[in-house]
Amino acid sequence: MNAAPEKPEQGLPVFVADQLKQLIYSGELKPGERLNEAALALRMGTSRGPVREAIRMLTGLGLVTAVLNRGVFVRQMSVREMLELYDLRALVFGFAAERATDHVAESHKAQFEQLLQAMDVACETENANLYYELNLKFHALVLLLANNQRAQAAYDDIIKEMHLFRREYFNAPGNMRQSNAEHRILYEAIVKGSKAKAKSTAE
Amino acid sequence: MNAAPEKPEQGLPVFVADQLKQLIYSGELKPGERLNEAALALRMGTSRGPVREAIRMLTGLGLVTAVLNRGVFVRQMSVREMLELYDLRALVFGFAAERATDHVAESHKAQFEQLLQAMDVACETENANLYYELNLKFHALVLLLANNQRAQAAYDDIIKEMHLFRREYFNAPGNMRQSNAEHRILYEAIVKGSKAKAKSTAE
DNA sequence: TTTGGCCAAATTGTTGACACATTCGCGACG
DNA sequence: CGTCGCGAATGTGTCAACAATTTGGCCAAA
Repeated sequence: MNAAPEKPEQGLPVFVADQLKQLIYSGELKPGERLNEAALALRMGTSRGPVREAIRMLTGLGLVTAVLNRGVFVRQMSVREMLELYDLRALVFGFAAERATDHVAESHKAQFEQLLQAMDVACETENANLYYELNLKFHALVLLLANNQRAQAAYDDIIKEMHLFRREYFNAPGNMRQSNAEHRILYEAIVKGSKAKAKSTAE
Repeated sequence: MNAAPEKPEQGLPVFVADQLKQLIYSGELKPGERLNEAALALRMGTSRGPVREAIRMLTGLGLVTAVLNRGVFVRQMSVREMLELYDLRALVFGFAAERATDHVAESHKAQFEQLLQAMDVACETENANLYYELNLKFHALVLLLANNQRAQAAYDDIIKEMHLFRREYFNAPGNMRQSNAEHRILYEAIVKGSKAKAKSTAE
């Protein structure tokens, strides 16, 4: 009777939370819309308890906002908030790129080369979705090399919040070529160990 | 029958969450210790529902970690994680200080002067607790002037996580004098509008 | 004495029902 | 015709009981 009957391996609340994230990111739940606990519980095949716990998690992630005795609403982000997020992302990514210069090894170089090459292909075939995925992996790799898990967590949080906005406004029309070129420049800076260059490029 | 019977003005779960934060920060709940839902519910004068929701919030804040079917435990931070937090705090605060140069007004200058003066006093009277409080306000003011609410939220998160560690290891023996001098330097840099100086000093 | 498994106690996960607040519709009154 | 107020309906907040899993102790066997 569940939408996806099985995933007790981490608890119902987190399962519900994942489903809700999907619903929000996919746009099925639009910004400003209210979440009905009973309806969601029915849809997920659980009772309201796990749904409420899942919602608390999402509020912690900043995906929804709760109002006492009135329910929770999908967060709608203002342009200002989005700009703030962009600033923060640039800050953290710049930090990560700078630190990454200290921890890059041969195996990582190979990964970078592979990613960049795949992105070249995605660029030429105009495959925006694939490029977006690879782009995420590229950034994730840089964050990994930064050797700071907390920074990585912070970056992930920022990205998740930004997802909200992307759906709402525009979907990254994608001047993939320029982006791709910058990625290569950043990579070169990282392997050469020039921190300042890496940092400024990343930002 | 409650430890503090009344605060319906924001809901029981957030009330319980606040109480739990107090318990953790005060050290009554030590790192690694397990939280018993039933016992906490009894202590807070509620049932387990609100307690569970409160716990979900704390996990989102990184104060506790949950293990399926085994309970939640007060997070114990490793030295490495603490160092990562210090790096991040420096990053965000440097960012904030740089931005603050653009939004500082006369009224803010007065606040700064007042804070610095009070900190001087706290310094000379060796009042570490007071100095610590003022120090927090000083940083909060800089973050406010940075004009980036998201950055402020991120900074608050970092500070809260760091609280956990301070209790555990050492309690900031406090070379208050040097700290105080640096605050003054930072303030001067901010009012003079020298971004680079402000940023480097803050970091 | 140590090891292995089994039973009981404690604790978490989940549920359905109840209490309370808010919202909406409808009718009376100005 | 607009507005104010008064239920009814919807939905959130909370609770107590039930189910399932883990933990600890106990006893027997090697």
